[in-house]
Amino acid sequence: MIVVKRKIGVPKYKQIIQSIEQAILSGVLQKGDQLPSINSIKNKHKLSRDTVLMAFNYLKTRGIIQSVVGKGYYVASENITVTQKIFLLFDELNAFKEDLYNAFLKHLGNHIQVDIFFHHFNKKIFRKLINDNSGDYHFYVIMPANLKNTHKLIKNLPKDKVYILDQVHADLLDYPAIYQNFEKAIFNNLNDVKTQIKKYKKLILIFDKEKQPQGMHKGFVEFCKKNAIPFEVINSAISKEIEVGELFIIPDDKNLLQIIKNIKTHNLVLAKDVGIISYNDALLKEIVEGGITTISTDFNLMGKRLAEMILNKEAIQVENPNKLIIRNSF
Amino acid sequence: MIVVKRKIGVPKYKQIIQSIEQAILSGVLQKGDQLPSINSIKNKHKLSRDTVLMAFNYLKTRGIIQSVVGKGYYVASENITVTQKIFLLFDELNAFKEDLYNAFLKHLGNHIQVDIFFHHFNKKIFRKLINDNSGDYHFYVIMPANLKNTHKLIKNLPKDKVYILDQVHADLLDYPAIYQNFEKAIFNNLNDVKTQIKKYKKLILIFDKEKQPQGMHKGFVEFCKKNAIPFEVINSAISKEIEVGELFIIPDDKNLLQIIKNIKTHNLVLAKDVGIISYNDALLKEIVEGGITTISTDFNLMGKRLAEMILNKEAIQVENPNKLIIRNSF
DNA sequence: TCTAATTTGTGCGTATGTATG
DNA sequence: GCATACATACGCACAAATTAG
Repeated sequence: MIVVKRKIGVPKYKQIIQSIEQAILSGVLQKGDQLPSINSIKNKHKLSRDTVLMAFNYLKTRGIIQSVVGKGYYVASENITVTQKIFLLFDELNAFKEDLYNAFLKHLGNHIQVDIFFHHFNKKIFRKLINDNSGDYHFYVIMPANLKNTHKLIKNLPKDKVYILDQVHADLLDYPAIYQNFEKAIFNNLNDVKTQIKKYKKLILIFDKEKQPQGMHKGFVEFCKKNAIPFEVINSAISKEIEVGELFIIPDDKNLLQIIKNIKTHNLVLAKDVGIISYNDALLKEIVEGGITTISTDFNLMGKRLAEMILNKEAIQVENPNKLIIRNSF
Repeated sequence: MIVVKRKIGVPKYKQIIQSIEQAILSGVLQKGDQLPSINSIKNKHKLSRDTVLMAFNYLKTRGIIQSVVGKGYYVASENITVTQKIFLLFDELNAFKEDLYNAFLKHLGNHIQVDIFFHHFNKKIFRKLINDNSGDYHFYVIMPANLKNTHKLIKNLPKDKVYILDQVHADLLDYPAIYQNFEKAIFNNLNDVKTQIKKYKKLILIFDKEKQPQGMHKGFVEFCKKNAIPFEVINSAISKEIEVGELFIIPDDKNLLQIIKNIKTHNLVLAKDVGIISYNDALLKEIVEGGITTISTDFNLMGKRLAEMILNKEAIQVENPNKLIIRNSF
């Protein structure tokens, strides 16, 4: 089945790969079939064990075969058109991942397969997903979100194949990454409109420390202190009694809805009595209440740049820009 | 009772463990029952004595079975938490999958792992995902969306482990399912408010036949014809010139945004000059333009019922209710 | 329970040819 | 001509899992 010739130009390990691909295409090998063992191939064709292993590892990362220690290698997929596989670990499924994911897929091209996973801010799940899928992918794109000390969980992955997404903690500075600078984003964007902000008596950040990034909190406090503006940080909108003169910074859309409904029931006027700046732009924010002012990164661009970084093997840390989309909510 | 196959990747001793766990889960084996002797299993399945012993020792250390010297092995506990894996195949990633997915996860409990895949309305990807993951999961939840003739692609999956989600085509009537009846939903919900609808001159459905379900189109046409209301079906809002007296049915939120912006630039008044009924409720629709009237299924309920069906092994087809959420947009 | 055989997984060292600057 | 990096190929040793007798 496997043919390895003393052929100039074609490396032996590639000949093994081609032989196996051919066998799958022709139906000689089908899904579930066991491949000859590494040792048997090495002996039969007088090759080094490493040469055979190189071929098998390549087919494994493409998802065409899989291995079981103590048993052998098995055909896992008959689709040999997928040339690369990417492991994509998100925190949770939510609306603005859509743009990011779609842009990422679009710019990767169709011969690359992306498998999505979610860690739900749970370190055990994070660890399990990394361990279970280690070695099975060409690239690992990881969104650590708020999880700290993830370095020791991913340090066994090949370093040049790992990309960090959205948040880069101190222990992850060695990895290529595309991230948001939340601290800078909130500080600078608020700073750009500080004259308008100063007409409010108090700034309130609605901050869930389980889900929102630390930098957001830091940048907010920094801005308020530097400009001597009274501020408060609360963790939910639910029990909040709104008062005239408050400006809300709202990262989460459920809280945004809550606050807007509160404003209406108290017969307050948005952008006059109370202000709102929201986080992460979404389709309908453009028209909600005449337009919600939003600080947001460009998730489309983020997906596109991530794809480019992987395709061009750029091992750099890139900051994805945040901008303030000024509408009428403050 | 015990099944040992030439199965890819699964060691024989683990197959024995799985067989016994399954027998206990299904009630074939109950507490106090005696297991077949090691020798009888070894003879029947032509295994080494140690292979069987390894499986029994594993179950013994977990406290599921206990041994009595000179007599045999007995079931000691029916409390086994098998970590089950579910294959969840969606069409694409979008906002309202969030509720569905989160409710599904929540009601399944912690010991069940759900892996998400997307077929992007592409039959080749659909086929590949099914083939590659066949045999690797305890349950398969499949959202065929608009893809036709998917039966022949999934017929090799074990029938009692497949659940159909959201749309059930004619060839899938044998499978347990939780689905929306789009035809009925649109017809009945429009019918309930037909007196209000009749103040409009014309109904327009913005319908992308690649993504939206056929039944939606059918129910819409049916309603218009039955009530002798002029209607039109267009595939996008982009080149639409809005006229006074039109009522739009809009399944896609990008088109919704487009239409609302158009209404504003033409200085028309929503719910007076032009009406809107949208599809699939989302967080901010409650407050957009004073509230967008929406026909929507309850995705939370859908996820919850799906989890229940799987946990309770209910092999039924359930219609997930649609309702009209009347707000102020028509 | 012990021993043995087979298989994959991993790390280290070495050698050769080729491309690059 | 020389230094360097990289891909390819070989050999050896040991660990861990699987299975058999």
